[in-house]
Amino acid sequence: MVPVQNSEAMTLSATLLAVAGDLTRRIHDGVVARGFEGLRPAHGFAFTRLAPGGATATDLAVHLGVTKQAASQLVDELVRKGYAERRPHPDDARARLVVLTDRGLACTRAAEEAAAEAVRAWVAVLGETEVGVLRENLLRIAPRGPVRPAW
Amino acid sequence: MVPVQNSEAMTLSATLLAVAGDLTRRIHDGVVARGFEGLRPAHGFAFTRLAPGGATATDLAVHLGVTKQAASQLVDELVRKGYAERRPHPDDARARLVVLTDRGLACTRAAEEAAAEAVRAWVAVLGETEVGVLRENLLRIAPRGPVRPAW
DNA sequence: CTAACTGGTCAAGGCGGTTGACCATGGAGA
DNA sequence: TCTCCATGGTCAACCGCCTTGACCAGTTAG
Repeated sequence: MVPVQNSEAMTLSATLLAVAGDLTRRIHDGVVARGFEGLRPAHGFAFTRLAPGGATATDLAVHLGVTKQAASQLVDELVRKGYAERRPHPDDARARLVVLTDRGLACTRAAEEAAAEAVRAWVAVLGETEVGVLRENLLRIAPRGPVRPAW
Repeated sequence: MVPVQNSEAMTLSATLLAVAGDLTRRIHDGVVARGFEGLRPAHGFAFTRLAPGGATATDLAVHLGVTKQAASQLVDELVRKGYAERRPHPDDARARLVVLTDRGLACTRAAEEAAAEAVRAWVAVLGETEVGVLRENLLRIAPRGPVRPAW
């Protein structure tokens, strides 16, 4: 295998992290601009787990890679701010199903719009084709499993 | 302009964040595996600012996007763990120049090696050419200015 | 010389995470 | 069926990292 120069690897790594950080900020700003306040990026990762049809606090804890206490606390916050609600779990009297409210769903749509906006900016620079290539290549090197905020 | 589907934008965004998170973890693990413990990803961002020839705590604070108190505290930690040291500033008696020790420099090299290792894994999947394309495209959409840990 | 500015520190507090202990329900085996 | 352990959730205490606010020492401009 042809060795990769360390400096090239660092350029690529630093650039990737810079783009990821910028994207995170753009999505966050876009969500705020659409009227959803008091949320942090970590909440976005929670939303992606809750969206399909709800999840338990423990599910969420595994998904986010934190303790169930921390996940439960995050759910408290989402409930308090009107983005989610707890319902009795249909199959397990111990568990509670956390589901997004209408406002929570609206917020996920806002995040999607903000992400689309950021991607359009990339399309303006690289063109539709290259962004498609970028997506495919990233998909091929992406890790399996849940997306966790990690740094 | 051809509209970007929201779902495609979300796929790309989520994948990019997943790859970035995975890269961060790989670099961190690689640094630990090379014998440098007690460091967090945030320290890596600090190292990139200190490496060229030192910086003041206030410089570091601007670079990281935190208060000078937080930056100073981070420097305390790096000093305590042997990665950096404070020297009197040659031009300003108020300021102190924070520079990396030999151990700190060795640690940055370890981070570079870990990053190169991660990139080699990508080369194994995509091939040298596509990784080069990836780097160039990311460079073109990367934000100007300092790399801050942002999420 | 003085006044404003700037680098750094000390002190107190907040927020989000952790560990540890505990309760209630669920599920599998004697 | 009864017992025992595993599991979902909560409460409480604590810790790490960051913030705000006040302050001191040195610098710089008028």
